[in-house]
Amino acid sequence: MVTESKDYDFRGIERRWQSFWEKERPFKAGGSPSSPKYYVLDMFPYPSGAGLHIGHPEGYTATDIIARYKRARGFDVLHPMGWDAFGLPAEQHAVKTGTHPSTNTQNNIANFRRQIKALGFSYDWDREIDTTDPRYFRWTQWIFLQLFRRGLAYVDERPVWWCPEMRTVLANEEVVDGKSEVGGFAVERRNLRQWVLRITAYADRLLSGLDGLDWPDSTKRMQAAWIGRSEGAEILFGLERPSLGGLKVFTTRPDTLFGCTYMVLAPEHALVDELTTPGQRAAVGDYRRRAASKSDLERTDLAKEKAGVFTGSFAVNPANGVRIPIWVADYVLMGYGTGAIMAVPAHDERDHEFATRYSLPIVAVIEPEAASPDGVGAKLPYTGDGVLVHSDGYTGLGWREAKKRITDDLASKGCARHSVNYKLRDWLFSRQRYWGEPIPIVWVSAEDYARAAALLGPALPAEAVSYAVDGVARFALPLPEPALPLELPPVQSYLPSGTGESALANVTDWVDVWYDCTTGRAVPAAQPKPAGSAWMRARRETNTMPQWAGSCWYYLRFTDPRNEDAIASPEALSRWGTPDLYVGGAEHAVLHLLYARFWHKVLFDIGAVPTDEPFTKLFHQGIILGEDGEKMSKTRGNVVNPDAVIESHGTDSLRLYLMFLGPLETMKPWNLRGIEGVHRFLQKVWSDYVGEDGRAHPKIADGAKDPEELERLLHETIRKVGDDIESMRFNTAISQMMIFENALHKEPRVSRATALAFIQVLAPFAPHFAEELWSRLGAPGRAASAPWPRFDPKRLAAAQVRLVFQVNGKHRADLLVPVNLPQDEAVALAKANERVAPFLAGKTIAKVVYVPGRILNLVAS
RNA sequence: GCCCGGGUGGCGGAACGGUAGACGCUUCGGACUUAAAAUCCGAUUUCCGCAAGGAAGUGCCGGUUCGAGUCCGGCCCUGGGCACCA
Repeated sequence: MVTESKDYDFRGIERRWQSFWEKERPFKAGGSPSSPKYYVLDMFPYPSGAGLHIGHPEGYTATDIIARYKRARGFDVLHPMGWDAFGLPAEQHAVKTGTHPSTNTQNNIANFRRQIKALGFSYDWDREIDTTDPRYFRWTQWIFLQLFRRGLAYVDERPVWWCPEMRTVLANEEVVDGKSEVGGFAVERRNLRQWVLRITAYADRLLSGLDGLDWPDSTKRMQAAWIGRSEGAEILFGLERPSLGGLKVFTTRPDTLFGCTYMVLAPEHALVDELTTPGQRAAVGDYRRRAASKSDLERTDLAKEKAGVFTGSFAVNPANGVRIPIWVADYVLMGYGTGAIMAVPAHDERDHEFATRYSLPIVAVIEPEAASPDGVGAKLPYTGDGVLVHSDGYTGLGWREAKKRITDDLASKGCARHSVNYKLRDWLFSRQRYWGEPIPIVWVSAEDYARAAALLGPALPAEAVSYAVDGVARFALPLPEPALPLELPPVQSYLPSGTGESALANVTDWVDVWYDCTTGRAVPAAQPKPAGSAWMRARRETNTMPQWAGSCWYYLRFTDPRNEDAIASPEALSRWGTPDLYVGGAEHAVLHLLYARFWHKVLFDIGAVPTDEPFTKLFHQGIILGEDGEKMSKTRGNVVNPDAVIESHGTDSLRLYLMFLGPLETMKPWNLRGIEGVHRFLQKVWSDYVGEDGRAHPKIADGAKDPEELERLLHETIRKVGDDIESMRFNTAISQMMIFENALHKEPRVSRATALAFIQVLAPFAPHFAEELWSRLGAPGRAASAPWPRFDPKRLAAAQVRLVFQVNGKHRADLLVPVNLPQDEAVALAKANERVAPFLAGKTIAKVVYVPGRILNLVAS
């Protein structure tokens, strides 16, 4: 195993230990069932064709150090890796080359695996998973069916980007400036039938659950803002045509009801047609058409001027019976609240802008508490707190009180209720793509659905999912569990069908079938219908799932990756549970982390997992910039390739440098020179540990007694490196190790015990290097399996400490003194000190501040 | 516009309210060498001073404190997130 090479031959050393780990598998999880468990997880990568980016090993090195450290501390560690392998690039590659996307995907995975293994991470490779593996996505589909059964999956018409030229649906990121990214063709919005997941049903739990999580505050805030809970009231305004019922609005400011001078409907609001008077019909129709042709971006993103059109109708303010005009304007969104608002231009900036443009009345009903006595109100619009004015019986009330009273009073008349709204929208879950998990649903007629319902019972949602095509209703039937996984059929072409469906729509024999609703068996519809009462004509769902699906639950699968009967066994889930630490980029702060929390809560509700939050502790690594301080990108040519660094300096140097660069969570620039520093550090340790003969250096002696200072520094280093790993401050841990090495380097002799202990603390950072030195020194077993060295707090305390003397807060001198020097002696020493004395001359000491072992400050005047 | 981070030497960065600049890079000097590289030793915030030493200094202005990079108030710059959500 061990070579006699005198030099630090990092290439040979790293190759040797990696093949040893490959063979011996020392990092298998579950080896010590009686030990406490520790589950540390990286966000698994999308295996792109470009290979590993330097940002990947940054987070992975951090978790690997923690995994190795925890093993040394006696934990049974689960540290897995896998592939989030569905995704658009593989499909685009398939479209271009005509080869199946899985071929390309598997090639990319092989490359990623090779690169990751070259970094020496201590993953349990026996647990590797791949979201495109049918044995994996079988359970992704199973989870979808659980959502479906509970009424959390439904279909709806949703706008998507459609490119008429390419006859295909484009993802948001494929559309740049209103044109297709590829080809630069015009794109438009088009409504398509989509699967949608009812994540809004979990909005309150997703929000309140954040409280208990050990996550970066900024990430929690982002999720909270995304969920966007706001409390207010729904208020029903009367209409002049009673047959239309009323007009319901949502407002967070019922206290400003008396200031409402007009109303606004979103252009898509259902009542627009009926409220439009004949004289306004042309104008309203025109406005609605123009609004419809705008994208969401144009409607919301642009800081454009607010515009709208009057319907000709009026509503009645339920508070005071005042008649107010109803307008249509696209600054009101159909997707939020009721799609209609009461406009209070005096106290809302948007309404104020609109009212000003169209000369609508502006009535102030809130005055700041500190309003000037001369009766001049605040500058409008005034959106702050205050006291009500011009509000009949409510005048003089504070706004908080007024919100409640006005809502309650209207509620008692049946025209209001307290209400909560969320910004969070349901999750658009389907993609018109080939390379994704097929959605395990078939569509049948109303009659067949009724027949199936009798046979399937509880597998169906309480309310059937259906949609109409050419006036004929189609109903969604779930595949029975034994029919999973539903695999992707081979296709002639990976191009979308041209009709807004995926390539799957062209596989007639697969899409149009005779279908047995109890078994899920299917035969092409072109063949004769098989005998049996459960057989019916069906068309398969041609949408596939988005890339988020597979990553929503993969952390559960790692606990039991080969289970064929469940997502994971109850035993595995109770042993490993959820990750104790989850590390990944902040770019996933909202979507991935919110979607996964949603699925996890559903799985909790159906009893499939024992906890209701997936990631109790989360950490984001910062991104690494190029040497020019700019974001790494191919076009800038500042991309650092891990393979090249490993070749030139070795993995251990790369790992060390990635951690030494700065705090893990910050954004920091790469510096080619910097890696020389940590590489030199390893070289230095090497030359202190390995002698001319390639064996242990003669200065490392069995019986040697270390100087007290070196011993103290060793214990300080053991303590600090351990603490720093626990709190993920790897850069300062490495500094401390450098300080220790600098001291060790100066010693002519050092004890073997000290030498080995230092190797141990270095091992999680530079595992190949440490293993090599460990065996060169002839130590028993492996560095990776040796228990973490203990530090002795008694050894940390030096007998002498450096006490700083200050006069009026300014540093004047310092002196080595006994640790527990009494104050009067300290003062005496200071007065006698030649550096201090001049600053005290002719002054009296007014005050003495003494922090033993640290500082003595004499306040003199 | 709103909500969060962050501003410390030539550079990356360290500093329980207690010696600002640890550690590393860079640069400069020295040793080794025929020479260079590598390595080793030393110096490396700025200003004044031959030196001993002194003064200033953590984006800017002010405050609290015996003492502020750290706490408080107000600005400036910068990075990120959200953005007509009523």
